[in-house]
Parts: sequence; C-alpha cells; structure tokens
Amino acid sequence: MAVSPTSSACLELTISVPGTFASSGEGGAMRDLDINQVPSEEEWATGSMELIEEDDQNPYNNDGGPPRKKLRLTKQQSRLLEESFRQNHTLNPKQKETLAMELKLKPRQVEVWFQNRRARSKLKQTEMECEYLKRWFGSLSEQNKRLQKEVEELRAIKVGPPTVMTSHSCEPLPASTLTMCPQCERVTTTTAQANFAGPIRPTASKPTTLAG
DNA sequence: ATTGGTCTTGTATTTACGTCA
DNA sequence: ACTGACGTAAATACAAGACCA
Repeated sequence: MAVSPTSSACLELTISVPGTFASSGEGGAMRDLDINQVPSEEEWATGSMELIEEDDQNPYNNDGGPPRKKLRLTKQQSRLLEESFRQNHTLNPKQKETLAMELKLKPRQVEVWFQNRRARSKLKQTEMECEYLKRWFGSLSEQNKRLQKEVEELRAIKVGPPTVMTSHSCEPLPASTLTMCPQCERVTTTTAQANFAGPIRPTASKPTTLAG
C-alpha cells in the first residue's frame, strides 16, 4: 500500500475537509484532462460516452468480445459527488436515483463511487491514525529513555548507605526496590531516593502533545 | 523523441457478512 | 428458525495516465 503525496494532500479525517480528490488536486490535474474533457454535455446526455456494456451486470461480452472501457468522471461530476458525499456518506435509494439523474450516470455507478469514496476516507483515516500512533510511540520512547537515564543518575549520585529503613520498620531494605508496608499494606517507595525526597518528578519530561 | 516497464489512481466486480421483513 | 432481498465493507481486478531509465 502506498499513498502518493498528491493524494495525501487532501486528507479527510473526522474533520471535514473540502473533498478535492483526484481530479482537482495539483498532481492529479493532468490526469483527467484528456478523456474527461472530450465528451460534451450532449455526449453525456445522449449516452454516447457510456462506456460500459449494455448489460451492466456483466462487463464482458458473452461472446468473449472486448472488455469494457473505463469510465472517467468529469470534473463537474466529481465535484458534485464530493459535495454530496460531504453532506452524506451514504445514499438512500431515492438520493441515489436523483443524483444519478443529475450526473447522467447509472445509479449503480453512483453507488460504486460512494462505496469507493467511503473506502478511501477510511484508508486515509487509518493512515493518519497510524502516523499519529507512530509519533506517539516515538515520543514515549524518548520519554522512557530520559526517565531511565534519570534513574541511573539518581542511583549514581546516591551517597548515603546502600540500604534504607522504611518508615514503619527498622528492617534494612536494599535501595531501589518496591516495598509493601506490612502495616498499611501500601507501596511505600520505589527507590531509596524516593524514601527521602518523595516521588521522582522528572523535570525534563513534559506532557507531550502529538496533535499538530 | 520514443519506448517499454512500473507505479499510481480511479472505477468496477466479487465475496462475505449483517440486517430486516 | 429459516429464507431471500438488500446494503455495506473489504479485497481484488483492471484500465489508463504518469513517470522514469
């Protein structure tokens, strides 16, 4: 799966961005000039640009004839479809019929366009989420590294005796261990340093914002 | 300039699944 | 409970243009 920079320029997440897929994008502009500019409105109206076989359930001739030609939507058709998609991501039969009449397409073609459009939206969203999670992971890894380094430093600068007394008992405990207080049954400390100075509060690490 | 291979994009089909009457 | 119609998502096929060596 690869998405070109041109297509990612018109991302649509849950925030609705004016849909400008394919035909109106910078990179895709050239692609639709040829075929789509050929037919006039009359050609579309008369169905002379109908490139699909009469039997639209079967794109191929029964006698093994030439396969269907590929339909390319005009810019205007794409724009109208995008507009309607922005209003509604699914169509009821009535809307489908109306839109198809308006676009001089078959309802089935409108339906297929919406199916594919939904799929593209979902793909974009998944890619965005993936990117977000990657950045998040990177950020957390950095933070983890910093914290581990800080722990090492704290251990290194520890000048006191290698053991520490808990507040409730006089049993010496090795430094840097989690201890459960036998009386109140709570974890009392994680490191020897924490016993004296409270929980470690990393100064360098701030809550990271990943959005934007 | 052109040619052939590969990539990308967009439309269409197939298949599987869920819902509803 | 079973069934058929219908709608949708996901996977896939395929045509056609873009790109590049």
